[in-house]
Amino acid sequence: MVTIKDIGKSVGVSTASVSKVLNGDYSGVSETTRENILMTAKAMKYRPNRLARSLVKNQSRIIGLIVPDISNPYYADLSKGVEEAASELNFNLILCNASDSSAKEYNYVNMLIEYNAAGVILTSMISYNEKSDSALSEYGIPFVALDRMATSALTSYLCNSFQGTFMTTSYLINSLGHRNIAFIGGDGGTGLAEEPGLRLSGYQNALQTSGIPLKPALVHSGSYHMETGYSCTGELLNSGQPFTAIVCANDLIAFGAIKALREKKIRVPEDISVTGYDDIILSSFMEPRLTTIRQDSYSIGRTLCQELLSNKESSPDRVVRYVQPDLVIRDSTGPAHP
Amino acid sequence: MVTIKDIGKSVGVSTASVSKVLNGDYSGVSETTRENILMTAKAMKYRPNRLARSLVKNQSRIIGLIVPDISNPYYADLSKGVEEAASELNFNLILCNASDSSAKEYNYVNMLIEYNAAGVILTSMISYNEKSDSALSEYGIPFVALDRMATSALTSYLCNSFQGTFMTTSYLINSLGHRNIAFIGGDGGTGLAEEPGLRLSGYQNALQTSGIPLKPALVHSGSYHMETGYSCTGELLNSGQPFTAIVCANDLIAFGAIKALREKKIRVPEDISVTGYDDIILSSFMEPRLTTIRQDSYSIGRTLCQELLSNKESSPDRVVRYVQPDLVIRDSTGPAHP
DNA sequence: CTGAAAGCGCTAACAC
DNA sequence: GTGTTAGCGCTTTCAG
Repeated sequence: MVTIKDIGKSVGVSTASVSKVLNGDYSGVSETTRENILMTAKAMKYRPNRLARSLVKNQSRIIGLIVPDISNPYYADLSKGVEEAASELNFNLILCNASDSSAKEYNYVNMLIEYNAAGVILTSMISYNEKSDSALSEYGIPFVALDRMATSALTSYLCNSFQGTFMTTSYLINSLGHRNIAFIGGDGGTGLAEEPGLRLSGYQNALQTSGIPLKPALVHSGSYHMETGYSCTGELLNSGQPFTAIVCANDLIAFGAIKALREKKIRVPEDISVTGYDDIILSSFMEPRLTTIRQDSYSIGRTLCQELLSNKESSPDRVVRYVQPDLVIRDSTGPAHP
Repeated sequence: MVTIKDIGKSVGVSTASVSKVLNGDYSGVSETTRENILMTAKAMKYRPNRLARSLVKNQSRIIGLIVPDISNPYYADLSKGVEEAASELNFNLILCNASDSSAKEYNYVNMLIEYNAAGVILTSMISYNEKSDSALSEYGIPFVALDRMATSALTSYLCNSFQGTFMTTSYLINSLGHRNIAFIGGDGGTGLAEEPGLRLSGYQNALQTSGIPLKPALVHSGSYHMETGYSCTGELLNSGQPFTAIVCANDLIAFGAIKALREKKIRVPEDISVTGYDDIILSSFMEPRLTTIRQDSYSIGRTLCQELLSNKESSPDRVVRYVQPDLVIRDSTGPAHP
């Protein structure tokens, strides 16, 4: 490994001059030595050691993004947005996949603390882990949060999930005349589903608003994966409960639901309507094209990252932003039949 | 930030003892001081500084994974496998999304070098960048490669793409009687498509083997995204060239192709058969379920990572492994009609 | 059993 | 203009 000391020796100057020049600070350095340093640095194939640099400056160019599941296209796109914004601002992203485990999330938070990360982006987890938030703020690492109740975050983005499912459910009721509407959630059995602002509540509220009684038997849940949609739909069908529509907590679940329906020769949307949530790209490529709630995760990722990296010291006040959901009506929903 | 010096001061011992104890080396440390150190470290909420540690030990626990496009489920799953294997072995993954740009890939390689990464995993890019490989080996960073002609990699995994498309194309010809078969590639116009071992060649070879003349007009290409499948299928249809099947270079392209077909009311597989490549999970949830080539990217990711982290110094000889593709026959392919 | 000291590669005053 | 120096937080001989 070639260091600035080596370069200094080779050129015949001190490490101080080398360091300066190599950092683009040419003030107080003669043109010739500057040239010399630059040349030999290149010739010796010098690479700065970021570990050393970060250590002495007590700040790294690393930011962390923790997502619950990178194989969910929603998070993959989000990551893409974050990564692009970060690299534009000359930061390096450590993408951490918590695999739906809040313990793993916490581990990553600790790792990031130990790397003296310049900032981190925390996203929603099925089971919310307050320890992550407090560790971060305890060690003074700025962070922004997406869809989690992080009181100490610099900025929290809340994709108004409540409103999203409220919109789809209301559309199903008011525009299409459905009354027996099932729901398949992704945060099964964690109790979190009861929190206001979450997807189940939007569905429940829409029903209540229209004076439709809640039927617990029509609410199933699991994780945010296709398998959940597939198996819960099976259960729903077997239960004998009548229903003409399914509101799913995300697009992946909706895909699973549609697959289950199709296998039973039940047509979508003629027999049963299905709605998703997220509007991942695939949803417009599916057959039928999915009616869903659009959240542009790529842009959200970009914004989140920019917010994190700009805010830095400046504003000490916490900000909460709401991302308004859009209802995208496509072919997986149709009028209820009698 | 609390350091080992602080702990030492507080306990009344030197940093040397603190360091030792905190690293689990209890030899030659009295039980009481050990306890003391452990207690106060916890009380003071001490966190080791990994930057400093890596600096002095001249080795980090960071490994890098560079993928062309994280929003491609194939790579998302691969990442998941890599991440899991890495964290089991106590390494931290920096996931780098090169966004299909070999320049960006090279930037990441440099970053990883500068972080003194313990190893990196390089995956196939549309435009192969030899500079990345040579930089890595020049700076002595071990790396493994997936689907790229990396001569200096510790281990190269080659998913035999040639054989994959050879299999699908042959299946179309021999089992289903197709003769006018189109191909939509993902590495358009880079010249790389001509390389033996790549997907186009498998298709071409299968045709030749069966004595079917190649029709350049039936070969289109773009990137490995749905849009490519969609637009190329449009062109194919408009060209007036007759064809009864499309071999796509990956599943995403196949999804796009199917969408284009469907919009023109062309049935799959009754009118035209479509094959994919990768067998991403969604492919079995689509309608029709895709006939494709299975490559378990999650497992490949795990293996790649384990190989990288175990090999370390041990074996100086380069290894090339072939991952044999499996043909998965589902519903998007059917017999050719006259 | 414990501590002093050197040094990883780099930056940032502050002298000269 | 350029060099000297101290030190970031940690690990690791080597004495005591």
